Amino acid sequence: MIDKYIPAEIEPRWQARWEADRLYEMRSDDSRPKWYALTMFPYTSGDLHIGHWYAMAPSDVFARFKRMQGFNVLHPMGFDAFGLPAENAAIKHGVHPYTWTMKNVENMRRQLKSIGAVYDWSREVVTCLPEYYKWTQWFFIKLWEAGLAYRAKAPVNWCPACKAVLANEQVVDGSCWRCEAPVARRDLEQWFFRITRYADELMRHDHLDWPERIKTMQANWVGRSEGTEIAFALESGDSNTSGNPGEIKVFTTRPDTAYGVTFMVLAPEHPLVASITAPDRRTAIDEYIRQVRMRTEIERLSVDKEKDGVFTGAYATNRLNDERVPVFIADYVLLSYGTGAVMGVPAHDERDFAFAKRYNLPMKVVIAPPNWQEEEALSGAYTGPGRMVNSGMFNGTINTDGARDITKHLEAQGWGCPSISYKLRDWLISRQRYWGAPIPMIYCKQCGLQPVPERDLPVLLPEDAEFRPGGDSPLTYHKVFLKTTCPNCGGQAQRETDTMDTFMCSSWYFLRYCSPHCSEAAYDSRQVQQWMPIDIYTGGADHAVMHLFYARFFVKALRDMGLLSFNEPFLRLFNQGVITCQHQKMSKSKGNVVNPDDYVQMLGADTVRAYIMFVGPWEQGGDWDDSGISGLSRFLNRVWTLALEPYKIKNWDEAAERALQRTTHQTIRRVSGDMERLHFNTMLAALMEYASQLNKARETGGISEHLWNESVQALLLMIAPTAPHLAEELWARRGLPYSIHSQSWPKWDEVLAQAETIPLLIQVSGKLRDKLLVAPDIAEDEARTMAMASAKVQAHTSGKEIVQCIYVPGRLINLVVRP
RNA sequence: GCCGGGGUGGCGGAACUGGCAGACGCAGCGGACUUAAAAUCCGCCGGAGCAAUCCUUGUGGGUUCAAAUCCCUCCCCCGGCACCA
Repeated sequence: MIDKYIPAEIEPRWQARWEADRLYEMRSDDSRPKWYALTMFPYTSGDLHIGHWYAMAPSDVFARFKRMQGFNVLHPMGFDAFGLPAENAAIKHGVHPYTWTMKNVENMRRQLKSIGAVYDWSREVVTCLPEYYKWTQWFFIKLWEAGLAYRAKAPVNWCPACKAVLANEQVVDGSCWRCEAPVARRDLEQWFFRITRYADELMRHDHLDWPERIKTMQANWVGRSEGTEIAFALESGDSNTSGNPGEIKVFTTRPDTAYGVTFMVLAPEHPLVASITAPDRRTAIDEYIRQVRMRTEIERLSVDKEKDGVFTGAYATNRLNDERVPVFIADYVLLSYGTGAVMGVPAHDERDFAFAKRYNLPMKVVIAPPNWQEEEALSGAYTGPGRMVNSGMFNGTINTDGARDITKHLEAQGWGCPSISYKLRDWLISRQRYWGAPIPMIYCKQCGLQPVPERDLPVLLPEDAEFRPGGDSPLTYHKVFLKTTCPNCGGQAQRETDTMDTFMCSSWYFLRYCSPHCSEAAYDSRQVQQWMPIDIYTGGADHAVMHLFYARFFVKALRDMGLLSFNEPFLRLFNQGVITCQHQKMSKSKGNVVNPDDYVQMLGADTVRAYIMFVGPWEQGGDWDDSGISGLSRFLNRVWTLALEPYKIKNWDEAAERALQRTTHQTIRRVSGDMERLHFNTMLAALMEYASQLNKARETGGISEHLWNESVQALLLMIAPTAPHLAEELWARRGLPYSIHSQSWPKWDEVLAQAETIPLLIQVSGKLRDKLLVAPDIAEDEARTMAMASAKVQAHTSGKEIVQCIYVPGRLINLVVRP
């Protein structure tokens, strides 16, 4: 009588043993090929929910698979620990953000350990610790020295709830990505990173094995478009302004419509607005600007909103045809895109059409729509192709050629030039909050902006800050923190009080894992050389633009400083799907968070790991439903019995012996292939089938003891990545050498995996009528003869003429009859 | 509106390059074991029909000897982008 499978007894025991033996710690003198398997590290929110398991367990299975395949696998874990929730907890419950965060780290570390993963905890990284953020600050200074960090006054996204500015990427549908409060605009002096310098490189993903979806999203985010910059001569509306009022530059992707301009529009924030506004228009203009500034992003971005604007009183001249057109301001024109000014061509642009309709501006057709009878009024903007009309010397040209020709003409006259615009904006990294890495800069009245010298890093967060609701960052009130001396002249100076966007911390953590305790540098170059780039990076698709984009920018910037020697950090990217609860995103506020601890307690980590992977394709995610988990619990119990109950041979049978051997090799082939493609659900289905085959073989007792043992061992090896504790326990109980996780992944033999007979499908006119067991390499003639001999086939062919015979070797024969 | 992914039994899903639709599991039904229950094991399990057979992969059409798979139309769901000139 064998004892029962009790995961709660087995799992902690093996976890303790693995830790004591340092089974998963990496050694740099290891001669095996390296494999860096990275899972996105969790934010320290407090508890691990089932979604975390869904991210962590399958990636651990894959890392274990790679280990068994002979790779030296680095699969580290850490915590993204700076950020607003910690500070909110401080304000709400009076607990220090550090205390709150580290308590969460401790709890989450315990939960993560219960997964039974191969994480090397000696490499753990926590981004809010000075030993880590010292180097985040160091990177800031490096970027500043390289001219990639700058301070600028600009209209920024302000979240009134978080009381901090947001990067463009953090504004989702006009709302804050974290708290969903509507975002407002503010003019503030802030720190930016020049990510736009890398726009072209960031939209390319050469040689990267990434989901098409993510590559497209990133390319769209960069939003490169090629067009033409055209300068219009300006005639000031203010007659008091003396001298040359200058020109307005616009960016357009449709230079072919340049003869159709009937008005111009500037963004309300455009610097020219103040100087061109006519005195009698000033009040109206100021009022409009005031209104626009009060609008939230949501209102401003609303497509349904009528396009409103105000006439400035100024006129501009289209140099191509010397036509004089009025200049407006309107908030459908964005300061941040192109030149912040557009030419209005109502006949050929939908937005301009709507604007012209509203303000009764003239329209001029310059691209002939199909069947156009020279009528002036169109029912809507015509944006399709056509021949150019009303366009002077370009009349009759196809508009696509005209775009090129007009640009050449403008360039020759000095009125314009080809130009490229991007949607991508520079990365705003300042945050007016406490719980982040302080920006290591000093303001000196004498010497100006000074970086904190490297020897003075880290700039520590003061522990005794006060957390008050509604206020600015506690750092701005902290006199001791604020006051410092200038590193250049030694005089009195002030510290920068902004902290960095937490995405800054997560942009380089994968480098820190390579040498987590390096104290003289952010990382040991030799170690980074050895491990980077990352072979597979797994995590949620919600980081498609923010984190992945910033991390790529970081790597490219460091490369250009000579600090790294590769172009891309993540060679293969895989996004697991989202686990929902009652078809809603899990969140603490909704109270629908599924905690895995109870399942682990009752059924064991191995069962939870297996179930998570079995429910469907990993990339698909799904709604959490525990009704099927018993199936996996049963399966692991079957494996337990299978491995421990002694085998007794009854009557040896050569055919049975060969059949099981064949099944074993076929299963190894299937499981290995599924593993490589991360198809864990079908991988487990294959193992279940194999286990039931083994059960049948035991019942029959027709195979040798040797083959039985070999087959059971193959099963244990193949299930080891999925159910590491169970496999280790059974491996030990069968008297095999510790540890199963140091064994090689089983190999299959194509010859042994080959089927002796295959079912040949017999079709008549494409419909299945019979199946015959034949040798896989049966010749067509023979197959046809056998097919014709089948009674079931004859029932459908008798009296009919066979007009065609299609033979697919090893699969089917199809006899096509004339009806 | 644009881009991407998807729609298969009561449910989660499988089907590799166009070649047996429904693997594997859940739920359900029947049986064995048991005084009984749980657990375990075995069998059945898309629909219609006594049967041969026919129907069935969101809808309608097409290509093909053969379509869940390829092409076109429409409907629905999920994700992303959305005044980007």
